[in-house]
Amino acid sequence: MPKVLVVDDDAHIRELVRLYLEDEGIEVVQKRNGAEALEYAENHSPDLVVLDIMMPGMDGWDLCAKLRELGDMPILMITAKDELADRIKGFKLGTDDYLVKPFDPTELTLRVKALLKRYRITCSQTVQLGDLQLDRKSYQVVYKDGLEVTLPMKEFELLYKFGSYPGQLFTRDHLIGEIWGKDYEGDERTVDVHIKRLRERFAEHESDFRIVTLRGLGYRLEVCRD
Amino acid sequence: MPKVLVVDDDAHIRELVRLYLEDEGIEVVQKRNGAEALEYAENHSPDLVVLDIMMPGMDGWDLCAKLRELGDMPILMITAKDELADRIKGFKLGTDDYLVKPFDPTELTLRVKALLKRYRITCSQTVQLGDLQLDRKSYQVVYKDGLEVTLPMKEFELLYKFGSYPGQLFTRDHLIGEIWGKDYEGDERTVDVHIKRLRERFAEHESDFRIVTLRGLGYRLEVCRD
DNA sequence: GCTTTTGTTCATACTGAGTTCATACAAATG
DNA sequence: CATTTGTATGAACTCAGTATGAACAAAAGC
Repeated sequence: MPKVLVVDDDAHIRELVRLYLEDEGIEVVQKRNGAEALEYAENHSPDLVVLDIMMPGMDGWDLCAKLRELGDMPILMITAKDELADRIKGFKLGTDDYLVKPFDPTELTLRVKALLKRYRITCSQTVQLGDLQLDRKSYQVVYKDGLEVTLPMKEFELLYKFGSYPGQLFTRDHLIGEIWGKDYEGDERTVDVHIKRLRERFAEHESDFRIVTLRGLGYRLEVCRD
Repeated sequence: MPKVLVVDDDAHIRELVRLYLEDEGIEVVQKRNGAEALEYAENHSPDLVVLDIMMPGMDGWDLCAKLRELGDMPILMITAKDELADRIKGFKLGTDDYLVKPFDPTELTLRVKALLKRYRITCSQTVQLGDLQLDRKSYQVVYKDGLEVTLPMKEFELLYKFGSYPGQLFTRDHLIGEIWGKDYEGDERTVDVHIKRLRERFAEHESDFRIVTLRGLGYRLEVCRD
């Protein structure tokens, strides 16, 4: 399920966008300003960002530039007026598409879907984890020396999750929700088994990270620095 | 060098586009109408098509639909007026982007470049796959020793797809959408059979690649390193 | 027409990822 | 230190997902 971050100071617009996108099975997260958006993007890596140029505080341009530093998620800009100069500036900053206010929500939906589709194909989602590289396109773990190992789905998803947010605590509940799906009706303890398998998988390789148990809370990935 | 097909009955516009795109190192081919454009596209597979909706004879909509049958090259439409209904219709037909007349050539250039980048255009219609070479025009596989084998369409398209993105995971759903067409209403499992046939076709030849199953996910082409 | 090639569906067997479970272990609590 | 609570682990089990052969359909050659 794709996750789209919508950044606008106008709650009405955010809601409008949410309504339409959720109809298409897209998860929508709303933020009011650049600072909040940036913080969210850092921790949750949305699949796409819809942002308004005119915002108090950090404006759309700054946010766009900062988001580009985080990764290459597609960005769709909403401009108040159809200024060509703005559009050119945006393209140079790495924006992928434009909409001019007032926009038709249907068109927004279509453009978002088109971008998401393209992004899936062209952008490799990869996470660096010490000497390892996790490639979501191939579900492979690539070692520093070039050795490639394909992990089972759940194991990969878990490691990818941990690797995306090193140091962050994940409750079993949260992991189940994100990886298994919110309507999973099995035993929460199955997470333990997969963690165990991940541990023994990388135990032999003297890896520079480990998954730590926080008793009563969950798990956390710890990167060992030398 | 990317190759862009520009379709418009107005020679001035074609020339304008040509001037700007060639400045960016893009090869431009001009056609005056839908019929000519279609014939060209069939034989030369441009990397991107810029087309005007308003044309005598076959209009932009028809051309767009027919181009889509040929392949999934990106299409940028030029509309005379900014009609939302048109844009929505276009998106449904598979258009990737829009420009409204009169447009700024600079913006056209930016959008064309963005689209090409998004599609990660590779201009050759052949794919090297270890010792094999896949020629999309003839649906032939050429072996290192010069032996040429013509594959059945589906098998070739599959192998070509895999060969174009080695290591990348493809879900059955995605393969069906790209090769069979988005409105295919058959059993998804038919992919399995074609994969199986591809496997047994190249099993005897000791090939340096293989199609790997990712349980619950799809398939992936793995190139064996020596 | 007929044969051959290509594509799809189906039934069956098979595999292994994912789950569950029982037990052993470790950490907190009083 | 005894008890409780939470976690680790090995192994068994289950079943969704896959491989495969063959039958069937449809198109392309002859």
